[in-house]
Amino acid sequence: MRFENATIKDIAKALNFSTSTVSRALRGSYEISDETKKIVLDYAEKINYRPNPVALSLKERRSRAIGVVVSEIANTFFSEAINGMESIAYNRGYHVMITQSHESEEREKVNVLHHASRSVDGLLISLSSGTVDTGYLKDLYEKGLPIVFFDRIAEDIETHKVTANNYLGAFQATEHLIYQGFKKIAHVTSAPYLSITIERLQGYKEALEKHNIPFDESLVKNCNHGGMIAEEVEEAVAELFKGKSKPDAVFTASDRITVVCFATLKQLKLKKKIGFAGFSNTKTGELFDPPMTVVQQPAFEIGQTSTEMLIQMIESKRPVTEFETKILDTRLIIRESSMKES
Amino acid sequence: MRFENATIKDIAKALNFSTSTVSRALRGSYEISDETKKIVLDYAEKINYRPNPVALSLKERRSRAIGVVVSEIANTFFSEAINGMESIAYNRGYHVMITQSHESEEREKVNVLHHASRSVDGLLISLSSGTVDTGYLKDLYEKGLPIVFFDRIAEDIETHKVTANNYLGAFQATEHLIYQGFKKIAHVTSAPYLSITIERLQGYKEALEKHNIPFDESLVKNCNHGGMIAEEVEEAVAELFKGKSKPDAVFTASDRITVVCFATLKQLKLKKKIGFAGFSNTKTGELFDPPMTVVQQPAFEIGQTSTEMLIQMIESKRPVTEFETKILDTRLIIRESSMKES
DNA sequence: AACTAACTTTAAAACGATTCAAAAAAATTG
DNA sequence: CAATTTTTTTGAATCGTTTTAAAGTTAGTT
Repeated sequence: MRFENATIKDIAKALNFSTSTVSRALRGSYEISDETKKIVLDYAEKINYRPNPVALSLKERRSRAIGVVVSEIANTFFSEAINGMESIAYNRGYHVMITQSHESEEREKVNVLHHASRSVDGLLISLSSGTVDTGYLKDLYEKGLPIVFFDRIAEDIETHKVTANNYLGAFQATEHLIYQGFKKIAHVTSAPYLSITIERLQGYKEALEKHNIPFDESLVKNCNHGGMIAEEVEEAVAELFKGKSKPDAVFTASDRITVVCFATLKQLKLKKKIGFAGFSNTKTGELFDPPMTVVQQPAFEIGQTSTEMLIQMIESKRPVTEFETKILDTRLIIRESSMKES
Repeated sequence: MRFENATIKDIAKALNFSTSTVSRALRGSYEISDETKKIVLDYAEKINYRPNPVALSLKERRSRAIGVVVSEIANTFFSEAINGMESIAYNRGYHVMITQSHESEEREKVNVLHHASRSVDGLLISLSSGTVDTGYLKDLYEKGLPIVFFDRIAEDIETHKVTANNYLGAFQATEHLIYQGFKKIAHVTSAPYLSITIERLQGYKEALEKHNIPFDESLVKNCNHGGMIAEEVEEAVAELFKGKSKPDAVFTASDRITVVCFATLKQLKLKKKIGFAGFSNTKTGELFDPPMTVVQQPAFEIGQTSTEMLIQMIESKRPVTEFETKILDTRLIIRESSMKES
């Protein structure tokens, strides 16, 4: 079963005009007499005519739709970012079509290609943690599809990019833990090649350095599936805490990892309190036991900014050649979990 | 800037065939000689030809895409449901396009119409809490657009529907609180006309009745924006707890309301412990202080089931006239928040 | 009245694919 | 070898819209 809508042809037939006249009348062309316009507009209104966007897409080779690819909409960071995107897009007359990569390169690729062939006018993407090869994105981009990266960006593609200040966020969180008196701070993070992983690790390292704490490789654990697989995180935590000299604090680097890590630590029921801080945009960290210290990313703003940049690219007459990387500040929200004595 | 792809015409021109031959060769029609097929296929492969889905949509009046409208993807229930939808849809060759209504009838309508005109083959929708008039949906449905309702359904549209057993879920949660020894159980819920609100209220009432606790109207509070506006929930809680004889437990009816209510109660810092249980699919309820008792909906399965039903409708040759309403069981997860003594 | 200018309207092509109906080419038959 | 059948290929229409270029009206000027 499929459903039918009135077309320009129907109007033309009913009113005994040509389709061109109707088309022009509908968009108020100066070439059409006011009288005719009125007749057409009234009739269109009456039968509730809506132009068929599929036909328009075909004709104009644009769809006024923006494709978004994120790893997981269940992640508060992404859902907030998407809200930011929508807030801009709708005002500019664009629709936002969301798909999920579930941290898999394969699914990311399928989604991107679908979006592209479906004539989205541009793409907003945060790479999946499984994505090693961004070649297909580069191809598409070079063929002329406007792309803006947000959050997890591709270093080797020259375009607009928007991220949180991952370096500084990590630095501040780590330093905060140091100020609290923690000495042996572990870092649980995502896949090592992701932009965010590298930047956050850097912030973590430099905070240690600043306070003369030697960097210890064995305190850094990578979870290559970004926390999608709980066991991976649990294992990382287990390894950290199996030995004699356990860490006294943990700093985690992404939403999912943060929550799973927090839960795992809780289950371990260690005698000594472990300091805890992590990247997360969860709204409920305050309700946790203990209330969780988080590095919050300006997700909504990241969504807004990247969308503005994308639309600007889409609507630019000539190919854009000057690119910007915007870095927005994170917010450290200090709660009990990171305090030395509770 | 826009990007170009190879078309059938390009192939035809390059190989000196007609477009019809190329088209048929590409889909392996029996009418085309093997030799020609090979030439065309090889060349198509070489230039990486992909048929333009927009053109196909126009021609075939179908898009192999399913439109989804939910109030908020940030809500764990919906993001899980969407994962369920994707799991089925992708296997059947459909793409899933997600949009949010943000609990507003206006935005819901815009999204639905956009989906419809964009030739989605069918629609999966959970009504926004702001939606009073479902007339436009009915129109679309009667024009032939396949629609399946999930979660928040429209009573007056006869089609497939999938929900959790809201009645039983509410009954069990309420009864559990009663068994724990709570006597004065408040109920904070969504807009009164929503299907889920009615069903959950019914479960709550009947549990009270079963245990001979008189129903007290003043213990039921509606938050018409479904928890989107925190103040609304805070006000409801304040009202409940302002008087002399305060409730000794609260049962909440939707994800957002549950979390905000939980937080508000915590802030109130009441001397006596308030029993708490609520509908929620959050993964982090266990981490809360106290760990939160929840009624969990089988979101993933709801997504799967509704998608199966929708695809069946879409692919059915003749108009479907027999409709089913599937009701899936909820799961009560008992944690400390609902226990009398902690 | 003839000519031009200005205004309206329309036929046809285009976007990228499929498909009906017909034509052309090749193979088979008596 | 002519007639017929089968195989292969193609032209043209179609989906719903916009737009170029052309044609048709009307009004204005001399």
